[in-house]
Amino acid sequence: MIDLNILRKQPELVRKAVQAKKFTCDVDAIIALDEKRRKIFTSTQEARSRQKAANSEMAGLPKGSPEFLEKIKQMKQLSIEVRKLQKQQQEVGEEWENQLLTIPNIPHESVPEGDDEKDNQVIGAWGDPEEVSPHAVPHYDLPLFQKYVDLAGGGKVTGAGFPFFIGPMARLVRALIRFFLEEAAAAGYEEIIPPLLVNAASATATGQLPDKEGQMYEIPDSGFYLIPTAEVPVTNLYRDAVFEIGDLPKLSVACTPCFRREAGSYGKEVRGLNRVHQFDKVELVKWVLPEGSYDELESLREDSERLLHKLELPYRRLLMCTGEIGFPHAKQYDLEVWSGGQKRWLEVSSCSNFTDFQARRANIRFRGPDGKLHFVHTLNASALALPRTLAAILENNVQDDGRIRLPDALTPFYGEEYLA
RNA sequence: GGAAGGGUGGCAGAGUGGUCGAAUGCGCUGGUCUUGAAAACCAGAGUGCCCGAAAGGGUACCGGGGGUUCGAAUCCCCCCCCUUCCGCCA
Repeated sequence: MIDLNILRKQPELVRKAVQAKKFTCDVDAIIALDEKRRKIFTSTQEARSRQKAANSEMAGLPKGSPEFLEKIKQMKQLSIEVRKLQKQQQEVGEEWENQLLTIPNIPHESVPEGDDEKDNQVIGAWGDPEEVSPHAVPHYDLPLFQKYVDLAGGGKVTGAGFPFFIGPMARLVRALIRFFLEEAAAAGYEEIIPPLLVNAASATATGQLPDKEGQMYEIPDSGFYLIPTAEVPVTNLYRDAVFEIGDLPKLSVACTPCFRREAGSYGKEVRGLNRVHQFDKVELVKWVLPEGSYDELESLREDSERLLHKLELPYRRLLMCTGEIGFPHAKQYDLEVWSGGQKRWLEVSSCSNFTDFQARRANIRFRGPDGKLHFVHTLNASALALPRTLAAILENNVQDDGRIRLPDALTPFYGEEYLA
């Protein structure tokens, strides 16, 4: 939710943000609606005030007395007027709220202007793509992959994009999850296992609704949505909560399956594990004081990058441009891992600061030193998405003899040096 | 899924149609007293929105939504949640 003060006093900032982010919403119409709403609220309040004053008078009159009956007669007209105004107030209020929900968050000044992915800036890299295995092939062409990841089986049981991981591959996924969770715990994140279905209020608070409705799977007749990321239930756990200053920053980690419709994808983009409809992801979520939120974003990103160091996966760091960052985002980094077999970069993490945008929608506040309530800032990062990380590990570690040697960091979790 | 009971301010807990934003107690904040603390006493204190430079004023909020009424925390309807019992179940 946009800060009303900004909308009212600096509408040009909002117009600019909408344009830069490639969203369509009529800011000026919303401002006009805001003024209309205030007028109606004021007249409703005024009428209610008169009604309440009369009620107090009537409380002092003997019931059934002529004055009392006369007063009732007088009050009937006012009562009708109050109802009419309240109805209007409700209608305009709902419309106002719906419209406000269509305004995206304002990008941070450090976010580059841009239309699409070509305008994202590569601002860092680690590792050397040239040094990955000379035997690397696309993961979907590896014999071990074909044997232990059953894409056709998923197609039969559910549909395309719902892979089975079998035997050593299932064990490797589990090893990765455990590795990610242990690393997060060591970095101070508290583990949470959340519900995988959320209601509309939760999806609205984090910004999936109404903007990205088509990207979530909906459960008919229940009003529930399958979560597209753990961010949704985890952030919403503290909906309507008030933190004490000492509780912040609060750090949580959750591993969940994520469900995404991803309509319109095709070709090599979706081959193998490149893009699937259900995948596991370990997600880091932070609730922080507003002042330090951009520093918190850097440390959050480092928490994700550390995993890639330990997995010995070359990656690059992207600063996403205004046209590419999401609806509720103020600033976003993507981490892309080098896929030695496909010779391309695969996004495995997205690290974002939502500033107070989600906190306003979700009403997540803290009591400041001034004793007043303020909105927290929320941030999150993938650490990490499993399928693409797995793909890169498989591709980049093919040995001379064709076997796949796992990174040392995984040995304690997988139990063996080589896959299978 | 069935039955019964319940959801009121930070907590506990009154309030069953009118001056109730709501008694009382605990907790909290400030003050008096005290060398200090405790106790006692006094005072204060919710959140959103609207008007206002501010002081302040107004309004809404008693789980959520609708209804009855001149007037609803209080009466009626629907929904949600909690507790207990029964059924079913990993």
